[in-house]
Amino acid sequence: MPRALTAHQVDAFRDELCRAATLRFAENGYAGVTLRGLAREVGCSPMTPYRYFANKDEILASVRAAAFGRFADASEAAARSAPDPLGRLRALGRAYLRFASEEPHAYRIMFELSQPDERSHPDLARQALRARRAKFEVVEEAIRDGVIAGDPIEVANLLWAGMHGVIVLHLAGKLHENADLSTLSQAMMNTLIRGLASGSPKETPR
Amino acid sequence: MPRALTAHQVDAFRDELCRAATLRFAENGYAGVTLRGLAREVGCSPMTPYRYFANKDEILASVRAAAFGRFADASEAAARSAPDPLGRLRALGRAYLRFASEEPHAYRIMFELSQPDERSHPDLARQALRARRAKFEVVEEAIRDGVIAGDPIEVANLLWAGMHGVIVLHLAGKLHENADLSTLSQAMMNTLIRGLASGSPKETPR
DNA sequence: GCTTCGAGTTGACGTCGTAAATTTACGACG
DNA sequence: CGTCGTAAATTTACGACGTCAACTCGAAGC
Repeated sequence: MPRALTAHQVDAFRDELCRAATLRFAENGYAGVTLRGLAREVGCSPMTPYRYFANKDEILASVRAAAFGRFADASEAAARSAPDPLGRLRALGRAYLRFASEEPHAYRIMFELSQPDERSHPDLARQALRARRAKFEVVEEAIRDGVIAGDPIEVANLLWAGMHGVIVLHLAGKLHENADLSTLSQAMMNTLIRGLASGSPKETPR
Repeated sequence: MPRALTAHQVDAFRDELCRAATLRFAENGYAGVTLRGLAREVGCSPMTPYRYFANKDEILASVRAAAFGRFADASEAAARSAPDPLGRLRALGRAYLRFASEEPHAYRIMFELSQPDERSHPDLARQALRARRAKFEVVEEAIRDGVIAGDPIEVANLLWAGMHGVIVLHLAGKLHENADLSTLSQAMMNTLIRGLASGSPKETPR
């Protein structure tokens, strides 16, 4: 038998390629990620990556999975960072904002609207689920604790969508008078929590 | 002098090409829009569009401008559709939802995170501004009327981001348990309005 | 030492956006 | 009516892309 790649070697190459891809993404945008360019950067021929990835989409899916992994790490850490449920909810919101500020390009590729077939990459789905679960558990706990009210899934979706909406409008440069992201995301958190404290999302106010 | 294209002929060709591009976008996604494909569809050579547009990006910018135009139309109509400020605010939210439901691909290309240089296309900026202004005026009026409180710009950003967040998470297929978009967007509107009715976004509840 | 076979490279194909060269066809004028 | 100038459109060509197929190479097993 000829020398066979160990699992560790395979992972090392995959990681190195993803690192390069993430970098190029940040610097040159989506179009700046080319297999020939990546290959030049890691010092191999343009076809070598095909031994480690099915195709370009799978490379990008891995990059996104890694980004979701870091995001999930930050979320889980935030969910452990405060003693009370409301504090944890707020910490999660701040973690969301911090991640989007520190890794805007990662955030971009994670939530780009036109994605090539999410479900086919199991690791991507797994990391995305981790982040989702962290959010859900903090919300569920806050509801059990009584600081907010409503169906846990619906409330988690609401809070998440609120923060996400602020961030993507900011990333797309579409906010009125380029409002400050930190101020606005705090206002979103305050407003949603206040709205969720005083009644169910189902009831129409007034 | 040889025959010169009238402004009307130019507009006709541009419109026809944008129509074809919008269609292909919906059917085949971003990658499905190619100049060769568009040319075949409108029955010209692949280079003819270059007499009417600087390049592919400008074609896509025109497509997006047209989409923003329809979106602004819907927003302005909604802003005139109810007798009271709160009703107009809610009508605007429903118009937002309806547009995203009826033209999901248009919504996608309007708010895709990685856009090629928004500011260089004046018509695109103009149509986007129209939609923004419609939202802002309705919010401002609701604040004057006293149904919600806060800085008009901040509140407009909040409401907009909330609705937008719900929609893009839905479009990206990232909502918990594929929750119903209509239900969730209504819950978002209710919660934000309730939160904005009972205090300024700046104050931290509790 | 020869064989075998996986890792990696090279070369090629069909596609893309688009620059440059070329062809086409219409209005003005002798 | 011919022919000429020029805007409009097409053809051709280039470099870059993703990736298939054929190849080279070098280490492990006999």
